[in-house]
Amino acid sequence: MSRMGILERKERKRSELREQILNAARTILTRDGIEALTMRKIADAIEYSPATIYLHFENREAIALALCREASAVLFAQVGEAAAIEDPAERLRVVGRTYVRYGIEHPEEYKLIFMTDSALMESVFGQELMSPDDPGAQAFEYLAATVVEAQASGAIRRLDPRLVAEALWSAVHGIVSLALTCREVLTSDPQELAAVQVDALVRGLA
Amino acid sequence: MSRMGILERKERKRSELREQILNAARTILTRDGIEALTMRKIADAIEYSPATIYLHFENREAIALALCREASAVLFAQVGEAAAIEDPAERLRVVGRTYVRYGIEHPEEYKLIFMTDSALMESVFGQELMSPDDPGAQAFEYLAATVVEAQASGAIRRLDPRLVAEALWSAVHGIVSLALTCREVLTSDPQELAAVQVDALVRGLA
DNA sequence: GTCTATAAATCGATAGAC
DNA sequence: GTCTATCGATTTATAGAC
Repeated sequence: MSRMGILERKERKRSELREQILNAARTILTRDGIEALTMRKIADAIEYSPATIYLHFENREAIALALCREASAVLFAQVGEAAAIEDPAERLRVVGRTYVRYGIEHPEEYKLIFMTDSALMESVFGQELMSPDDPGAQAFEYLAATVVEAQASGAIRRLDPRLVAEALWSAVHGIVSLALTCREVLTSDPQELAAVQVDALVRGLA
Repeated sequence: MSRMGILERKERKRSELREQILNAARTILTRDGIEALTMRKIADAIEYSPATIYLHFENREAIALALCREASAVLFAQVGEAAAIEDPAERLRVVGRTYVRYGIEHPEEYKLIFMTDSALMESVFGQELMSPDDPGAQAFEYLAATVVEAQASGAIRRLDPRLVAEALWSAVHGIVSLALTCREVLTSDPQELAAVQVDALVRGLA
């Protein structure tokens, strides 16, 4: 057996434990939220001691950051599926509804990405915030580009595309955010709300 | 000096300390946020021991609740000033801009009311959530009533008024919420955003 | 009413044995 | 690599002296 082979096996085993840690952390996150994610609980779940976790992650924040990147990748992938739609105005509407659906279906992940103090958001938008090659910034640019398309097609009035994109984003974020923190107060179905709100916004921006 | 007078003086002194506690708590809240509001810090600020505070408030939650009620009363009062505007559609626009301004100018209070887990929101909307005599529920009814007026005037299409009211509310909440948690990512001016968004919504709901 | 002192429960992180 | 043991810091809340 080659020296390489042995090293590879060790490396494989090492990253397997890393994956176990992330799996356990993900389970805790989706069930109980980021506040409940403690090193002790992760350790219990993987049946190792807390100290072992520190061999794979620098600290608790690093784990949260990894989960945050994962979750935002899923969100952006789902929203990105709307790219197949030709009509840019219709694409905006579908993006809005898809975004809200993700938030409702993944409440704790959504809170982690967008409703936790901004240290974590940097992991999605880049440390130089909105640095062009980070996924969050790319997703936003994709939205802004769709707005530009919609303006070219005459569906939307010619305002600053970033302003329009932020108006759309913040509107759907508001639905998810309110639905997640005060579900009892926001009585309407979030999906229906999203449909009404985004339709009205797109029409009103014409 | 009457027996009553002595009791009144004692009661006055008692409620003075209660006010001092609330004042100190309010200062800490607006400066450092609800998470930084600890019994020890309040005690330091009023130059009493932590134990003394428990003679005036059952626990930390009771203080947060009092601050939350105060803050929401201010918000609803400011939003309520728009009642003077006759045109209901214009009133909706002004309410939206006023709401966003409050949130931007009182970030920690806003977070306390609407972005903290819902235990506190019950203090604004009633324990039987949305019970009709609580200020938050009244404020929402006022918004819904304005929507009905706007529908009667022909400015807004006849959808369920609660649905429309929630669409408007969640949109402006989204602006405030994003501005407070990721100011660096939401680059536009929140006020400008509010103007564009609410105008478009009201127009699109016609 | 007010204090001191402290209980009791967390937590993140690390030193050092094996 | 892994564990035990523990440090050190934080919090809310209370018991009991004065």
